[in-house]
Amino acid sequence: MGDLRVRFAPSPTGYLHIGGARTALFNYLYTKRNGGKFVLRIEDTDVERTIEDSAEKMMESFKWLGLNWDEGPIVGGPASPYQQSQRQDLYSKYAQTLMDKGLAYRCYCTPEELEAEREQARLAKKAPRYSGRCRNLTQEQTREFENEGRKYAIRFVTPDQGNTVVNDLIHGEVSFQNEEIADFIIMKSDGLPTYNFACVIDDWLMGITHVLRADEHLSNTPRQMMIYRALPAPMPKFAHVPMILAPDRSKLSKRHGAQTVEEFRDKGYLPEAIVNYIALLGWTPPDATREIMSLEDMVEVFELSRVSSTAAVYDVQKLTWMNGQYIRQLEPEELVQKLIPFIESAGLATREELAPRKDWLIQAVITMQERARTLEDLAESMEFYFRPPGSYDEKGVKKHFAKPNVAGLLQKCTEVLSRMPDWSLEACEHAYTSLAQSEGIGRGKLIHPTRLALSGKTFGPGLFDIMYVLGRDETISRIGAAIQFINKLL
RNA sequence: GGCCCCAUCGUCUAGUGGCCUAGGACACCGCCCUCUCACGGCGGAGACACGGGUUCGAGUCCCGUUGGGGCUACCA
Repeated sequence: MGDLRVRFAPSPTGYLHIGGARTALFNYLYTKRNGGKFVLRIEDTDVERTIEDSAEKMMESFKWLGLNWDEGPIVGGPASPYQQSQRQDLYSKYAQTLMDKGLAYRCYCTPEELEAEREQARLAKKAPRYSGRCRNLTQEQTREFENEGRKYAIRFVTPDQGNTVVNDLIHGEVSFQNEEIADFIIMKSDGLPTYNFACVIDDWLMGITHVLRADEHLSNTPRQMMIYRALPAPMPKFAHVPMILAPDRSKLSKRHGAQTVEEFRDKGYLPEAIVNYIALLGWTPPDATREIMSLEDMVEVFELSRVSSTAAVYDVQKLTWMNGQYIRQLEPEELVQKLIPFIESAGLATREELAPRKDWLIQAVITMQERARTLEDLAESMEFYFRPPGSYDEKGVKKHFAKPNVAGLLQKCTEVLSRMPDWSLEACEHAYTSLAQSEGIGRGKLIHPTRLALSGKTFGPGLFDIMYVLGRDETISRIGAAIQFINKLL
């Protein structure tokens, strides 16, 4: 093949979390930057842990993020199939090859026996490592185990001496003593391969030239290199990227709240923001001061030499800030399209109800756009555009309603507003400015109570924007309701 | 326990022996803009884990300690 080939190989045991997404992203960037092929492979050799639909959900997330694969499930490719559960015969075949060469052997130990052995080693304060007791079984012993009906796993014969040096593209040379590595299982007794074996066979057969994966696999790499040498198969280059940690510096897990791509999507984060943010977790662009970058921007300048070797803790606040940046960049019409599902799930209006009011919705969204952080928050904060406030902000009531004269002033406001020849933002503003003047008060004395009357809140878009979007009838009616509320107050 | 990786503001990071009285971003605080909030602008507080070396000179190189993470599985 000759060409650069890179892969991302998740195991379908859950949703795609941001750590996995980030590793996939680095793979993608590296491939596109260097003109190679990006292969997606599903590592589903653990029947117990594999979760139904997980692979499908992950692929959905990849597509949503814009990380499209050149070869893999759905799209196919010359190295099909791309799902390990469909490649069993391959693993058996090469395991047999290794056994024929005397580089692998059957191990009849039961999990219980192995556990007992480890336990003993722990008590004796020795390394809890497999002893190699089945390495040189006689034919007699083998027959005995078979007669007992024992199942066997296949172990790989690891070298007893020497060193294995990983030449990592990020960490440099990392050396491991071979004697530290015990004979490990490559085929489980259920006939399925283990990770360290399947991974090598597939990377080899799929012509993978560069293995970019999370740091946690650095210690597994010497094991895999031993298999490459035993087959023999050409060695790919390795690059171990730092892991992403939860805010408490522990490994990402479910109890840390939102962290899967799907969850972020459902909370109203944009794929562009997520991709941009996670890229910066461990990678710095050449111009480190320019942080807002599209996937295309990143492809142009991505280099492994600027990937750090330090684990990163993700910070939702910065992601959220970045999401706000992306929301602000959107054309209002596009934003509305993305927002509609969130307006629906906030129970404010249905898609059907919204359809004929598209122009109105755009106007409303424009007033809120620069305040938005996530689509979910944005939709929720637009509630007052859809229905009158159910209650008034408590502090606001004290500050703006519970003062002498407020009801009277609001009354005058409604009168002025209803007399205006036409309803526009400028006309509303002009009306308020002159009323304030003739009353000899600041505009704020009118504006703040009105905002509270219209939205129930003390913050939000400019008052005249709100009035314009609400329309004259609704505006006057809400002010009227507020006047009644104030009168009851006193 | 053994082996391996990692260590700059709260977080993400710049920094590859003198340009560092350590720069940027998020968050935080103050001021400005202003009808509020937000946006935006300006300013502030805030870090080289510790201890030894090497060197004229160390955040940058070496060693140790401490701390965090990973592997040591018939998980990946």
